[in-house]
Amino acid sequence: MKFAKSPITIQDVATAAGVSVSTVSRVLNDKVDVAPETFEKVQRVIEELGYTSSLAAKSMRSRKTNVIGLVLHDLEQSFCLNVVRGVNRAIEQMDYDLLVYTGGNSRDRSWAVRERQYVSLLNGSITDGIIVVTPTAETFSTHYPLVAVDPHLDSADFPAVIATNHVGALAAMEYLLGLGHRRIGFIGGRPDLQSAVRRLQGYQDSLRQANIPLDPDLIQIGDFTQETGYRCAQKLLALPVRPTAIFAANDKSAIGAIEAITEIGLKVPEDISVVGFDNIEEASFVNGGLTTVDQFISDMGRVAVEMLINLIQNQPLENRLFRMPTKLIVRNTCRALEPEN
Amino acid sequence: MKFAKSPITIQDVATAAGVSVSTVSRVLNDKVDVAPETFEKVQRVIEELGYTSSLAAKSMRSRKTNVIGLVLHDLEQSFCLNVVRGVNRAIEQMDYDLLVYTGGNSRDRSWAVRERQYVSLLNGSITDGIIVVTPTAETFSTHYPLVAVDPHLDSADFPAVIATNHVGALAAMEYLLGLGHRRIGFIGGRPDLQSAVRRLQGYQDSLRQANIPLDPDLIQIGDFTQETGYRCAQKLLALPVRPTAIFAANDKSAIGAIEAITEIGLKVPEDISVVGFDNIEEASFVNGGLTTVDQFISDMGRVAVEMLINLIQNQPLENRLFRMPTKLIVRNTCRALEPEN
DNA sequence: CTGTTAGCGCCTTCAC
DNA sequence: GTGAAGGCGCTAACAG
Repeated sequence: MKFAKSPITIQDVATAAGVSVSTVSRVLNDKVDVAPETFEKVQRVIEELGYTSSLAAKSMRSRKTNVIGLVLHDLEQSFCLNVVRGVNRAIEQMDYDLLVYTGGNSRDRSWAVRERQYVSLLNGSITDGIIVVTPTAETFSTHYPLVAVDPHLDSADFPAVIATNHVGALAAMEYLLGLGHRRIGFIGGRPDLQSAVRRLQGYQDSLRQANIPLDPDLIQIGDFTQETGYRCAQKLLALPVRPTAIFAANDKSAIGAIEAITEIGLKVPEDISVVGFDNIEEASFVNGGLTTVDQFISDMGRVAVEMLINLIQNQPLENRLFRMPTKLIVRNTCRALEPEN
Repeated sequence: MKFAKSPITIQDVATAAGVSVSTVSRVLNDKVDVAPETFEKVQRVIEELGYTSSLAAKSMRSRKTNVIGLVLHDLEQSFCLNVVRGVNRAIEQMDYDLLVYTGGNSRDRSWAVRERQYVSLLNGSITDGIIVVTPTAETFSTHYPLVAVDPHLDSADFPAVIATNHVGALAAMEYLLGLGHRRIGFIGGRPDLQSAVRRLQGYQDSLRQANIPLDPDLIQIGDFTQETGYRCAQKLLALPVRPTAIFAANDKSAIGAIEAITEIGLKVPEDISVVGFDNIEEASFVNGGLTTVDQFISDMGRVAVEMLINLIQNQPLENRLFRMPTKLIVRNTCRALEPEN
C-alpha cells in the first residue's frame, strides 16, 4: 500500500471514462437518467481507479451527508456503551452512517468545552445531526438537529431522552421493603452523574415514605465500577449492625458487592439480598441471576436516533422529552426476610 | 435551542465585522498579519454569532484537518476499548482530534466491506489518517496514511502494530509448567481472531516442547466473554481427570472460569491454578489478583498513533511492523503443584 | 440522455 | 494590514 498524495477526483474518473463530471456524479448518486452502458462504463472506471468521493466536498455541496454524530464523554461506562449499541443498531436500519467522538474518559472540567466544540465542528458540516450522551454543557450552539441522552438538566433546551432513574429506584426499594427488609444499604455512583443522584434520591425517598430513618452509614458512594462496589460493600458489611439487603446503583457495583459478600463466607440471597440497576448482560448469569432494574439503555439510543432523524427530516416531534420507562427484573439475589428479624 | 437552517458562514462574520472574508480567515488561522484591534473585533463577532468554521469546507481547501480516524468492529471487547483508550490519550498530547467509526459489534461477514468503505470515505477527506483495529479487510484503497492494530495477516501491506500473542502464551505456559502442572486446560477465544489463534498455538507449542501429549478434551473454545469462560470451565471441570491448571486466552474468560471453579466448592489457587491474558483492570482485584499476561493494549494504541502521525508528517517509519512485547504478571491465582501429584 | 455552468465555505496567492 | 479573485471536489440546475 502506497500513500501517494494524489487523491483521485471525480474529474479523473470523468476523463478516464470519457464523460463529463456530472455524468459521473449521476452514477455516483444512482440517478435514473443514465444510459445503462454509460453507467456500467463509469462504474468500471471507478472500480479500477479505486475512487471514493470526498465526504467533505459532497457535504459542502449537498448539505446532507447521511452521517449522524455521537458525542460522548466516556466509552468505558456500560451506560455509554449500551447507548452506542442501541444507536448503532438503529442506524443500521436507516440509511445513515455513524461517527463517534469521545473524549476518552478524561474527567477534566474542560469536557464541556470540547463537547460544545465538537458539536459545532461536526454538525451541519460533516454530520446531519448529533446525539450527545450525558452532556455536560448546558447549551450548544448549532443550527442543526441535536438530541441529548440523559442530560443533567430536565430543563434542557434541546430534545432529550431520559431514564426514569428515580422511578426505577423506587421500584427496587419497594420490592426490597415488600420482602420485609428494613435495614437496606445503598451503594451509589459518581455524584456528578444525574443518574447516580436520582437513584440515591429514590433510595432516600422510599425509605422516608416507609418511615424508616435514614442512616448515613448505610450510604456508601462509589463510582459505578465493580471495584468500588466491592469496597463499598466491605464497609457496609463491617457495620456493627449489618444491612439485610443492599441496593446498588448499578449492576457493576452490585457484582462487586456480591463478590465482597461471598468472600466473607456469606451467601446471596440467603444472608443478604442484592438488587442492581441497569440489567447489563452479565446480570443474567451472575450469582444465578441478579435481580435488577432494567432501564433499557440501548433502547434509549434507538429512541434518540428516531427523534434525531425526525428532526433531520423536519418532521414534528411528538415529545421533546422522552422518558424511558424502567422495569424491575426479579431474579435470584433477593429473598424475603424471616419473620424472626 | 432552535434548529434554524441557516448556518453562519465566514461571510456573515466578515459582514458583521465590517471586514473581508480573508481577514476573518486570517484571524481564524492565527496569522500574524492582522492589526490587534481588527483581530479582537473579529474575534468578538465570531463569539457573538457563535460561528464555527465548516470542517468540510476547510478540509477541502487545505487538505489537512488535524483529525485522525479510528475504525473498529466492536466497542464491546475490552481489547478494542483499551486501544481506544490508548489512542485517546496519545491524541490528546498531539494537536489532533479523533473520530471513531464502529460497526456496532455486528458480527456479519459484510464488515470487511464496511470497513473498507469507511476508510475510503473518511481518509483524505475528513481525516488525515486512519487507524484500523483488528482489520478484517486484507487491503484498503486509500491514498492516505493508515496503520493497523493487530491485523490478521503479518504480511499485511500496511504498517501495523501487533501483539506478541504467541510469545505471551508461551510465557504463561512456561510459568505453569514450571510450577509442575502437566494437565493444563485451555479456554480459547473466537477462532476468527488472530489473537485467539496465536494464543492457542502458544499453548500447544509449549506442551509439545515439554513432551506432553495434547488432549483435545482440555481445549475448550469460547468467545472471549466471561460467560463462555464460565461454561468452558464447567466442561473442563466435568472431565474424568480434572486439569490442575487452566490457561484462559483472556482475562474475561479467566474470571468466568474462576466463577465456575468457586461455584463447585473448589478454590483458586489451592485446588486449581488459573492464568489469564490481557491484564484488564479487573484482573488486579479478582480473586485477590489474577495472574495474567499483560499485553499493554493501550500502549498499542499509543504506538499506532505515533506511527500514523509520523506518516502524516511524512517522516520515515523505523519499523513498519511494531511488535508490542508481553509480560507475565504473577499475582495470586497460581500455585506450585504438590509433589504427590 | 449528457455536457455546461454556477456556486457550496473556505484558504491562499496577489494586488493594493 | 487588508481586500479581491480563484479554485478545492462536488452537485444541481439548465441547456442541448
